[in-house]
Amino acid sequence: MRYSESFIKTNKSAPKDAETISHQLLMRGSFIHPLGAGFYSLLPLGFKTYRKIYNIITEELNAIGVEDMIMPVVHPARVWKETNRFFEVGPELWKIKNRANEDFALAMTHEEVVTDAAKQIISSYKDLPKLVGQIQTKVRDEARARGGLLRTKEFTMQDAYSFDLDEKGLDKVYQKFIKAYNQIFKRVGVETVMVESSVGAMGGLGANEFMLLADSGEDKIIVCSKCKHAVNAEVLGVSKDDAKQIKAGAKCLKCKCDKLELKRGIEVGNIFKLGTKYSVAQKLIYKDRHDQAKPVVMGSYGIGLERLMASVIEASHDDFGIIWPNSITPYQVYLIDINEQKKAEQVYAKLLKAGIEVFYDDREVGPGEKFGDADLLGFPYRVTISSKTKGKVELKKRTSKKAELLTIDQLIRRLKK
RNA sequence: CGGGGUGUAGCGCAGUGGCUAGCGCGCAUCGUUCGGGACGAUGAGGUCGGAGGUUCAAAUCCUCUCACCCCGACCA
Repeated sequence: MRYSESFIKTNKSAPKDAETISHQLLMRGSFIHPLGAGFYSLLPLGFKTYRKIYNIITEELNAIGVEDMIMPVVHPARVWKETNRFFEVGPELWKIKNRANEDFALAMTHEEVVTDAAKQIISSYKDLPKLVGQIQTKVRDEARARGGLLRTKEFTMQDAYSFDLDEKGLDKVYQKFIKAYNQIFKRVGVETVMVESSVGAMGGLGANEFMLLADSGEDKIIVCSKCKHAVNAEVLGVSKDDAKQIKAGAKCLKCKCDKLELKRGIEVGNIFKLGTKYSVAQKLIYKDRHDQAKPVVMGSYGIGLERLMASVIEASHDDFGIIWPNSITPYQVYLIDINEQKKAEQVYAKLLKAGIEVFYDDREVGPGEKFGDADLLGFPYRVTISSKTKGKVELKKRTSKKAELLTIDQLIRRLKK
């Protein structure tokens, strides 16, 4: 892609109301556009990264046997009434009416809908286990959107649902998801810790969250400095007098010591052992081999894509801009020329031909501006062509200060690695 | 939802009762530049968030309202 043809307009300063770093950088680099509080468009650069995250998630979940599907965003109230969540969940569930004044709910999550679908598929122990998932829009009437992409009212979630004969089957698939999730976060380029969390409005037998440790995080988590066991502060509780203090006498749930530390984290993934809450309420029943009717044992598993994207930036940036991990960068290469347009065009063509994702800054502006945007946008490699490079090209990593001179063939070989 | 804050050009801001509302960046044209957002010249761009009120006169004072941000509560 050429800069001159791209839907891009960078800005030296961020809007004043953007305070979190990911919000600022996403705005400055024109990765996103705020339509209203909690509603963002992903502009082409943002969407590139989004798609890469999407693909990584899909690959890893497919690898553990998740079959992809897609469910509606508008739900007839019927299913939400079956589980009583239509009334229990509170104002976060966005309710709407159609022209006939009938109730509908927007997809806050999809347990009810997937359970409804599962009734069409599952009726015997022979139909179990099953594992399906989707990447689909969620809408939640949040009391307060915040931090740009960190907490929005509409976002995309990868959500998967497991259906098992019994808790043993659930435990097994739950472990698979823990592995897959760790693998996803690793590939996306963030370090996470898994914490015990409360089940909240999901109900069920237990839940875990995947937290990226960051000061901008809105979750408080308590980490045992001895055995590293971590829990969401909502489980152990923080003292009422001071939200920064762990409740007196609190002990690690695992090793029972009191060496607990309070940290802040961003929840990037959440998995739930739902048990039979939904299958009982919605009558998702199977017959076992003794002709006994039993409720299916379920689990649900979710990752918010936009939040994950923002989290990566929270964890990976410097004073000049974003530092995208190779795996999810919009482009691999930011190509710059300094008054060497003809040569740059040739290099651009060769890189494209070699299948390298290259963003060519073909604007007629000074070098400082191009370097500035290269740092701001944060692609892993910067390639410069100038009178100084003399038939070669200069390669510089976003993370390094040093640059090296390479021939074009060497460059392509390097980038293909 | 409680508390706080902000709305003046695309972005950042100045302007606390007075005459054609300014500045920086950005944008347009021309020229000079060209290894870290360079310089000069000339331009374009604003119903001062909206409505109502007070006043001879309102961006400025009053009332209402809308929007956005931050802290908290809440959070599948």
